[in-house]
Order: sequence, then C-alpha cells, then structure tokens
Amino acid sequence: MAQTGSRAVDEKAASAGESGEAKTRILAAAERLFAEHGYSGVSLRSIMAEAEVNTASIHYYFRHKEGLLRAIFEMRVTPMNEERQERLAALERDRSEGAPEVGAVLRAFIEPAIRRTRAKGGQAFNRISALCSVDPDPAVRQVVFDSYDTVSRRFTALLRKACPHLDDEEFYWRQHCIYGSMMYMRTDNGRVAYLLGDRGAGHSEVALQQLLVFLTAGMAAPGANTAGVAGA
Amino acid sequence: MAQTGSRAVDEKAASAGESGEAKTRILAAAERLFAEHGYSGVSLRSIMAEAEVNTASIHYYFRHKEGLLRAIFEMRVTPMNEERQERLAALERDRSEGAPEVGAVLRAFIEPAIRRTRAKGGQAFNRISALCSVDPDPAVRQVVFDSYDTVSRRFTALLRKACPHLDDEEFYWRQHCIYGSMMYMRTDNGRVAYLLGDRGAGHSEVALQQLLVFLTAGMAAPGANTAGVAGA
DNA sequence: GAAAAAATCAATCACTTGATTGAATCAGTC
DNA sequence: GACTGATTCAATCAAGTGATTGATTTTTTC
Repeated sequence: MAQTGSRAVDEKAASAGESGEAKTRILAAAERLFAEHGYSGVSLRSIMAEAEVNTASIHYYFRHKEGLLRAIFEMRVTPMNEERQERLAALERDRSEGAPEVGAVLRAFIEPAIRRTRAKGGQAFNRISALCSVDPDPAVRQVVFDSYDTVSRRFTALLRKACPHLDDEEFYWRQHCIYGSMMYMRTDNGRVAYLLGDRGAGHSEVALQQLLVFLTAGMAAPGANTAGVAGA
Repeated sequence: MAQTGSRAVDEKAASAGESGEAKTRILAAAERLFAEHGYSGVSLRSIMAEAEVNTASIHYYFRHKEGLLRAIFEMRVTPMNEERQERLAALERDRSEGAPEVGAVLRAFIEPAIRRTRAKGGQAFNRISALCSVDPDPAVRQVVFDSYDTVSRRFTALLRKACPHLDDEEFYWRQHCIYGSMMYMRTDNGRVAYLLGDRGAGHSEVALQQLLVFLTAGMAAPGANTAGVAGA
C-alpha cells in the first residue's frame, strides 16, 4: 500500500522526488483507478487513500470530481492534440494535387493516440478515454467533447475529402466504425494484452498497423454510387 | 409520471392489460432507464418510481440489482441467440466446398442483433448491451459474458475459416474492430438517430448494410502473408 | 523573523445507495 | 369461510457518496 503512490503521471511526475507532490499523486492515483473501474466506479475516498492525501485535498486542487477528470484529460490530450494538428496540417499542405490518401489521414489521427500507450500511464489514460467516450453521464460526455471536438472536426473534414467515392450518408456510417474500432481497442479489457503475449512493448506498433489496415480497407471500399475503381 | 409505466417489454407485455403486472413493469422501466443512464447510473429507487411499485418488489422478483439486469439480458438475448445459432448452423452446412464467405458469416451474426432494434424496446436493449460490453464492473461483465460467449465462439470459429488469408494475430485484431464497430453503433448516443433524419423506421436496415460493407472490406483486406488476390 | 499565502488536517454534513424486515393484503383452494 | 401461498406495503438499516467547514500547519515573501 505504501509504494503504490509513486506512479508517475508525466514528465512532471518523473522529475518530482520520491512520492511527488500531493497534486501529482492525486492525478496519478485517479488515473490508475479511473482506468480500472471507470469514472463512476471510483470514489474520491479511494483516490485519496491511494494517493495518501487528506479528504479535502481533491476539492482544494480540483474543486469537483469532474474537475479532477478534466485535469487528467487536459494533461494527456493537450500534447496529443498538438501532434494531431501538426500532422493534419501537413497533410492539408501536401495535397497540391487532388485528394489526400485515406490511409495517411487515418494514420495522422490515430497514431498520436496509439503511440502514447507506450508512455508511462498512457495505457491507463487510453482506457479512461475509451470508457468515458461511451459514458452516459452528461458531465463526462462534456469533458470528452471539449477535449476532442475541435481536432475531430478537422480530421473529419480531411477524411471526407479523401473519400470522394462515398456519399455523405455512407461516409458518416463508416466513420462511426472508425471511432468504434479505435474505442474498443483502447478499452483493452485484457484482450489486447493477451493477444500480444510477452512482447508488451511492441504493443502500440502492432495495434496501430493492424487497425490501419482494417480501417483503410473499410473506408476504401466502393460506395453505392462508385462507378469505377476505388482509390489507391 | 403516470403514463410512463405502460411501456411494453416484449410479447408478454403486449398481451398484458393496461399497465401490466408488476414484474413486467419493473423490467420495462429498468430497461428504459438502464439504456438512458447505464447500469450503475440508475438506482433501484428510480426504477421503482417509474414502474410504480414498492421498494421491496425488485428484491422480491429479482433478488439483486444484478438479477434484474440478468433477467433483461435473458429476455432479450435468448431468442436472438437462437436465431444466430440457426443461421450459423446453416452456413456450416452449406459450405460443401471450401470456406464460407466473410460477408455471409458477418451477416449471420450481426443481422439478428441489428434487426431487433425495430422491436419495441429493442433499441433500448441494444444500447444496454453496448454499454455493458465495456462496463468495468465484474458483475456486469459476467452477465455479458454468460449471454454471448457460446454463440460468439461459434461465430469466431466460422469467421476464422472464412479468412484463410490472415494469420491468427491479424485475424484477432480485425475481429476486435468488428466488435468495436458493432458496439459503437449499438451505443447510439443520438448520432445514429441524427444521421437517419426522419426515417427512423429504416434505421436497422441502413445500419446493417453500411456496417456489413465496411466490416467485410476490412476483413477481406490482404494479410501480410497473403500472396495473391483476396477472396471475393 | 513577522506577515501572507499555500497546503494539510480532522470532523462532519446532507444525501443516496442496495438491501432487509415484518406486518398487511390479495388470490386461489379445499 | 378458513387456510395458504403469493404479493405488496411502509419503515428502516448500515454503508458509502461528494462536498464543506474551520482550525492548523507548512511554505513563501518581504
């Protein structure tokens, strides 16, 4: 019970001494517990116990339970969104002629997410993000929305241009398959770990590759109004 | 508040008079509320209020909250599993020569689920099933497992035979994409309803078709060791 | 080293949760 | 009409929930 509080959160935690400051310890404990039991399945008391802080500390630093969740999302999502924005911007720039490639757009969006599985605590947040994405609680939904909406719109717009062979309805249905696949993979109920056997390190690479092959093929499949051959 | 208790559950509820018996009303209310707020987001008290029954009734009929969830699953899943078993068995019979077709296997598994969206309360249960599929609560996971495991294994075995172009690892990764897509579609956070506009009736047909196109293409995509052309 | 700010603490509030009890009511049967 | 099993009822339990308070300690700042 004593050595569980030293889980690092990000670079901040890595530089912090022995057990880190209280705020950092709270974030680390909350992240681990949210990933394991979901947002509503974790009480503030259990977080405080694992972080070894006082009852009022969470409210002091984050006001609400929701504020704590939001802080976790901001900590993790901000750098990822920056990377996504850069890569999407690069794709928008590069396409001097015609539409961007489906696979490239998908990779620009998915890779920054899957890659962070390798970072310390990244796997935990992956699962939090996936669980919260389908959480019925409006407060949780709002946090997810605020975190992903802007970049998600840009991704959608670019992917749309990469799929001229689909009409709007087809495109949006297939995009839901993309989100579903991503989410399910990030949920990781131990299935993924089982599949990988011992080579847990290569996890993200394999997952990314397999996911991209599947989704690219699905998006590239001809639509109802597709006359000739589909792209690439 | 008074007319909300008459939501039908299935044929049993349809034949029940005015507001139905208590047990049926409880099931109907629970199904609606679980679909809206998730399993953990609903208290027994709110169910009892909507069903207009006494506090102890739920424990009388279902023992636990978990027993209530299990009853809902059994009520809905049993007939669906029968249909799935029949269709999978037909596919196993028909393949006199070679492997079954990917699309046919997928359809046999997915259609019985999506189709039931049209039944009264079917949409609600679809969402319950999807939410529970990623619920971190072990009790909930057990209910889902008990409901789907047997048929799911049979589906997996048959789909595997339809994908000789994939090695085991590729196959299982892609299968996760299938489950993810199905789950996300059944979650239905209002996105699907939005996409369909006013023609809510055709919902299941369109969803099924789009889903099948995407998943079939994804599974049919060549694997790393695929030499020639992938199956039609 | 005193004043101010930040952080930590124990104690508790008001409320909700799932579950249980034992009495009261109903329905059907002989 | 009494007996019996199936329901329904009000009342309540023990435990857990997020949140708040006000005092105390630690750290920073001048």
